[in-house]
Amino acid sequence: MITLTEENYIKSIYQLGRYGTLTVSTNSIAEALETKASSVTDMVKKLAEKGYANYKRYQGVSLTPQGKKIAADVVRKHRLWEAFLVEKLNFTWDEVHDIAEQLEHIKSEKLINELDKLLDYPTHDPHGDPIPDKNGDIKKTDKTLLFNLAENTKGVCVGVKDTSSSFLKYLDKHKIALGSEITVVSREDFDDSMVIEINNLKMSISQTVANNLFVKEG
Amino acid sequence: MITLTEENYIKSIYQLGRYGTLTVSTNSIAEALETKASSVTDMVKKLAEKGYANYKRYQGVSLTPQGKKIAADVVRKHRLWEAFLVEKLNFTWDEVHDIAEQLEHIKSEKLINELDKLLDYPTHDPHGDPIPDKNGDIKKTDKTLLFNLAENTKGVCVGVKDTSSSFLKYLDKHKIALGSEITVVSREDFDDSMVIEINNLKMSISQTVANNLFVKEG
DNA sequence: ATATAAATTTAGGTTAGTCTAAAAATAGTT
DNA sequence: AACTATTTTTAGACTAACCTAAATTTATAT
Ligand SMILES: [Mn+2]
Ligand SMILES: [Mn+2]
Ligand SMILES: [Mn+2]
Ligand SMILES: [Mn+2]
Repeated sequence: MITLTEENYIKSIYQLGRYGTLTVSTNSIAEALETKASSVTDMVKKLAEKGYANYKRYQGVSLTPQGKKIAADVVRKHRLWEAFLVEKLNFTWDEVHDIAEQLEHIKSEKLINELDKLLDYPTHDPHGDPIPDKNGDIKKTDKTLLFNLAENTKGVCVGVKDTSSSFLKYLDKHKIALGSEITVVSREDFDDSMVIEINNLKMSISQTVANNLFVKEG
Repeated sequence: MITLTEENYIKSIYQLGRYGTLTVSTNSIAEALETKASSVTDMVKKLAEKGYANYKRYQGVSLTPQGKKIAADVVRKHRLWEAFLVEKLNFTWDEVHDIAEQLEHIKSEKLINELDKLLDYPTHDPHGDPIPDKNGDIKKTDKTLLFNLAENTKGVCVGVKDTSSSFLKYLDKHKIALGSEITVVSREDFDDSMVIEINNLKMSISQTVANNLFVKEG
């Protein structure tokens, strides 16, 4: 039996460590989960005992294959639920995260498989993040930050890095959505802002915005 | 803030006490929640402190209006989720209860209202139990146990009392479903069994079955 | 290499929810 | 009314998950 809290720790280690490939520090977990480092130490010991994590004191944590599978399942559920809320229940992409944080812990194989089927086996969630398959595998796509595009190059918006409600609403307001085609018209060295063209309109965006939008080049 | 555990206790008090109208004993709650009477006493004190329950030692527990509203909301969510699983995700009526036990604790007004809309505002769950409305009100229907029907009277099956998987599967096997018309052909004094006609077939059912099927007479 | 700073762990406590065993109150029976 | 059985409560302990404060280890900078 795995508890909801354990699942959240494992998920954090997974996501902070690039889908379970890197070792993660105690403090980074504490920050992600809004808890204290001492609590993290306690939990990480337990996860190691249970076979979900590799841990040597002062050396950080990583996931075992078993831990990785658990994490991928939780992330799969989180993202499928987000897709469901947007596709079937009229939620907007800035409303779904907190509810998915709750729904990701519901235990039922059939439920998640039926949800997958109902949504016609989506590969990405409403924020453009990939949905792990039943085996926990993730299809890697070659996306880059808009900030990395040179002048006079084009890209299609495929995801957001910052998924905060305020950023998503900013994008909505300016009609920037997944699938939008964006051309970098010019870049400003002074403040790293850029002028882009989208929907046949030019607009200036800050460095912060450009650093939180994923595009597929070309 | 109300915890998942508190919600489960409140729901039990609600259901054992006929939708919050009766006082409930410590032992009955313990049995329903598969816990010990001493744990119930502790929790019931806390619920009283928080204003959800009325409690005097040795005298049993009842719900305050506030507690009743919380209970009705949880039951509403439980039953709407059960309906969703059957209507939209291909679950059978014997598979939904345990998952609904988890889903009933998800906190989101919008989620439950959208679910309600998606299902076109159902009044009953897959077992024939009424779904409380947003205000916590329940539409009372005049149903009776099949066991109470006299010989040569008819009824329409509108619900089950026992919602165990084994009973529901028994009903499936004999093609007894909500909406089925049932005629009591004869009753046997000896063992309280009865012969019924359903789908133009006669069959004998035990007293146990007759006492767990709700029908609407006539 | 030492000193200082930052990160991490340990020690000791708290709270929610549970349990067992014993005590107290209520209900049932002669 | 008195005894007995049942129900309920209290007392004391346990675990999971958290915290603060102090100790320890590792990293960084002279
Ligand atoms: Mn999310
Ligand atoms: Mn997402
Ligand atoms: Mn149910
Ligand atoms: Mn039901």
